[in-house]
Amino acid sequence: MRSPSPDLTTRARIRDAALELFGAQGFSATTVRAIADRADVSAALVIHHFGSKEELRAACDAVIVDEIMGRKSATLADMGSQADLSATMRGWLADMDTFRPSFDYLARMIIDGGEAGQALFDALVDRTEAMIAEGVAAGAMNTPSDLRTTAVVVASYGVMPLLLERHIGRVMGGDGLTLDIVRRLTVPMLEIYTHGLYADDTALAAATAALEGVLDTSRGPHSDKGAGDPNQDPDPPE
Amino acid sequence: MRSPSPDLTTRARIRDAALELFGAQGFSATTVRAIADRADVSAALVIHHFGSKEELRAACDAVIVDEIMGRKSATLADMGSQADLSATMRGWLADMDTFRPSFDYLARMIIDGGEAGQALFDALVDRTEAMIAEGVAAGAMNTPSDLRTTAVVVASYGVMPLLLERHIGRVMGGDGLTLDIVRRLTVPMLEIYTHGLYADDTALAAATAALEGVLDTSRGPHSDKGAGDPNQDPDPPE
DNA sequence: GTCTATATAATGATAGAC
DNA sequence: GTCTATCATTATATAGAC
Repeated sequence: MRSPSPDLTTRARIRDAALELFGAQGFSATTVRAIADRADVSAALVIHHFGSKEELRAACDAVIVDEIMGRKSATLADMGSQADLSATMRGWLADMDTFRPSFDYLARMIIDGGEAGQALFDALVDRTEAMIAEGVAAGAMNTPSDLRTTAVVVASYGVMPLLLERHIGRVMGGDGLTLDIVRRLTVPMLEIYTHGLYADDTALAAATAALEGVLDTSRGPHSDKGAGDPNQDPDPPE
Repeated sequence: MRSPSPDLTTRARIRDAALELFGAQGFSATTVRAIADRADVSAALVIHHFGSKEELRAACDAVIVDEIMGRKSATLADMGSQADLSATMRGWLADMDTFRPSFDYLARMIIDGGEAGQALFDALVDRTEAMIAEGVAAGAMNTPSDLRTTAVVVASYGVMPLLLERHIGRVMGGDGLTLDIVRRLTVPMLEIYTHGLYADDTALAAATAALEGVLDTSRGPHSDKGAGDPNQDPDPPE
């Protein structure tokens, strides 16, 4: 992970200032001057080092991707090659004061849907799929009816605390995601992943029956539009 | 819901153009001139009608809040007073071509964390909590160890398709969220909510044991920082 | 490498005619 | 209500001194 030490090169200081502001306010809302101010340099120097605001963003993207892909994971006892997003996030959460900028920036990368964010999400889904397949093979997980789609759902649920950090923190009476709040989230999440929420399978059975034959895996034209029960809610428990 | 008919007042046309662009590009990245172009009016007229770009955003916020709170739900057979976010989203999903702007704008409202977005999320959690409580009372749902936190998790999971629309669509081979993709998501999501993902409760038991006594419901100072097992992952299955 | 000064373009907003 | 023309400000980026 990125070193929190203060003796950075000017270039790195500018990059970190940009990462903070981009993460906190977004790319468009952040001016080169604001970045320069935060890094205690002139606006011209920012451009001098990175060429343009857009290239500065690319440099920030690269930092986050490096952290997640583990290429520079020095502090974490050099855990080596393929650290995943979950492991990185766990490390960040343990020291949110230091890593909230990375956290916020990553959230924006995923939301904004740029190329780097897409690649991260794709990798996350792939890794999740592999992990579920292993869990099933080891008998630790139930066999999903659709492995790939289940991986998409589980991966999406996994990044949820990242994207809704501030809402979750606020609703739970904290300031963003704190370690305490993450702990309080752990058991309820595991309860759902262990016992489910529904007491019986009426909802599941109804959905399975209603969608029987309706689903075309090859994504053909949905000429049967509207045939399904409109009460089949994609986010059922709300 | 907002009328898709073409005979809108100029003011409404400007507002809808703004909603589209704000949703697609974000507030800061959208210029008043771009909005004017899309609405086929002059930039001055945009300001004339709304006073400022910021007030125009507030008008867009109000439109979405109205749609979700059901104040103007005419098309949905005037289902009346308290339509919730889930019902609105279901209606939107059935006609994504028309309502993707609302969808995208709502996602940004929640992510940006402005006051309107906060109010929506808070209302969503409250409604989810009430719904789970009812489900438990009716015997249709398991009793969570922590109702409020479970409501936070379930509500967050519920908005996930909204926030990750494009990623989910892309990974599943579509263009954003289509009706077909929503259908394919339904059963895997219900499987998790019905049977869970884990085959046994080892993970849950371990987390419960590890966090025993560590959690302070009153959110006091966490002087026991670092005492918990760092492998207690908040997003476990990744 | 770092600065000041400045070029150039775009932005939100206004003035005033119609 | 709607426009054209324009203002004042701010934006990114450049030029050139040190």
